[in-house]
Amino acid sequence: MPSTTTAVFPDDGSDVKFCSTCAFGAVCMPNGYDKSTLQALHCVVEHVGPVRENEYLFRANERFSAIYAVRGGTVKTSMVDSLGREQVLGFYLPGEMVGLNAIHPDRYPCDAIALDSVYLCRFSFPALATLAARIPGIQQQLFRLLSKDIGTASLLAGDFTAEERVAAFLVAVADRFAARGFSANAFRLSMPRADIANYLRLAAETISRVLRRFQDQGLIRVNSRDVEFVDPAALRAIARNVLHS
Amino acid sequence: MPSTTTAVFPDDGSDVKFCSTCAFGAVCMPNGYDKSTLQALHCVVEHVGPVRENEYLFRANERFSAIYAVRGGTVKTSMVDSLGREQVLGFYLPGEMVGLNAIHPDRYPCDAIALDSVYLCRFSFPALATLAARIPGIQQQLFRLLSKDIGTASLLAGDFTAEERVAAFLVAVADRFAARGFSANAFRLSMPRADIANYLRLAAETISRVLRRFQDQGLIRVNSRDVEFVDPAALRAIARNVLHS
DNA sequence: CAGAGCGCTTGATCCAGATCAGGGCGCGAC
DNA sequence: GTCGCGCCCTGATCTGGATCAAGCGCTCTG
Repeated sequence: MPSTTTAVFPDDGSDVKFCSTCAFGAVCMPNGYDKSTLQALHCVVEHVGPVRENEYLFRANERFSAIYAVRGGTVKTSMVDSLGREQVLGFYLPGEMVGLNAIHPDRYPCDAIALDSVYLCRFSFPALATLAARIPGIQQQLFRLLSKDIGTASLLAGDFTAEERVAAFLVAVADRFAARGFSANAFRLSMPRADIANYLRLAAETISRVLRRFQDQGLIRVNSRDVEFVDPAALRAIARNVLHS
Repeated sequence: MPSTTTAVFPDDGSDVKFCSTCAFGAVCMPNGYDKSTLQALHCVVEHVGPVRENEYLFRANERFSAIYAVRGGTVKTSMVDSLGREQVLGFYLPGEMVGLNAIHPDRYPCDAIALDSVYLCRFSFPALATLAARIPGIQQQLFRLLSKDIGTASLLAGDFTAEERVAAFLVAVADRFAARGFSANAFRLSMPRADIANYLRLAAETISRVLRRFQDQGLIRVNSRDVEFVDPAALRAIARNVLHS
């Protein structure tokens, strides 16, 4: 059969559309950069995918070599502790960057797993760092992405109630979809309840119960993985403490 | 009176001693760099302090301008939520770098408060970034510090028991002291129980109880803020899941 | 079609740690 | 000295969410 990649992401027009919303878009897009700069940048980028559901993008302890921007699909990162228990660290939606936490130990500290069919841009990190030294915009963007992740990581570190956590999760996902041009009030979760629960450090049963409570209170409508916001303001009010404060 | 700074930190010899253990030491120290590079670096550094107990180094929402390496004393960072409740984000000991999480929003997202008399090196960030573009070692060190903080931030995010958290906290503090050349098995905590509790998302009472339990089990000896490890291996075993896994 | 298996929900019980309440100690001010 | 006030400890009770235990509805397979 013909390349699935081509079918889902026609190579030219759609790339531009994706890049304009990507975490790295500001530097990849031809915004006043001269031709040689752009060519240099394109040399460090490589399109990869599809990575299929449950396949690994990279595994914990592998040598760090590249960071990845998600073009389509969803990636989950997680660590497995001393024996067996998984800890979900994050979910990455289209436009977001995976692998930044690997720079320091110089090895990936976690697994990255596809939750559905995933397409990515792969940035060779050594090459990117070299380029960053030449092109201030790239260095700056890297600093910003890294710094942003420090903030994100401390979000779920607070001691919040189950309702605050779940509300914050829903609002954050909605906002991230919205930032990429999708509807902010209706979306489909690409991960199972168990992964959400693990990420929020709650039991899967608690996720069910909280979602049901939110629905009973008229805040949202849920149908398995489809979520629709009925009273976004109220939901945001609950999430407020977690998300910014 | 003569400068207190000079009294506590005689300017020349002791600086070198400090710098060799500082987060930025690798680039500040004259390790094969040529003279002009070092001079450029010294231009972006400024010694500040003493900042006295309970004084602010910077406050949430102030414009981001610099990162700080702690030379002496302890700094606590914390956020205050919608109304009133403090959330402690971290403690910074000598040799560690404060303020990295401010690059992205371009404002400090938290307060930084001195827990005792604090002395620091202030690095103007715009100047440092410019320099980083010229000197690969500096850029690389910044990337590593940033990436490391992402990992640190996700540590206390896991769902761990009170004992695991407290053990991990003690071990982490001991290791950080040890890395700067102090004893790894006996140290004095510079923060009150309430701050530790807040940082670990526990109640202050729980900290007391866990410390007492550890002491009863012969793992440590505690006398108010002085801590001594009696059975470091056992303590590390408890901390293991939190610290690396 | 039946059956298996997985993901999700719902109800019943349990428990780690929060909260409430009180008391002691150490230190600075007067 | 002693008063007051932080900070720390300890005991008693309460509670949010975990855990245990079904049951339900899919989709996939044979």
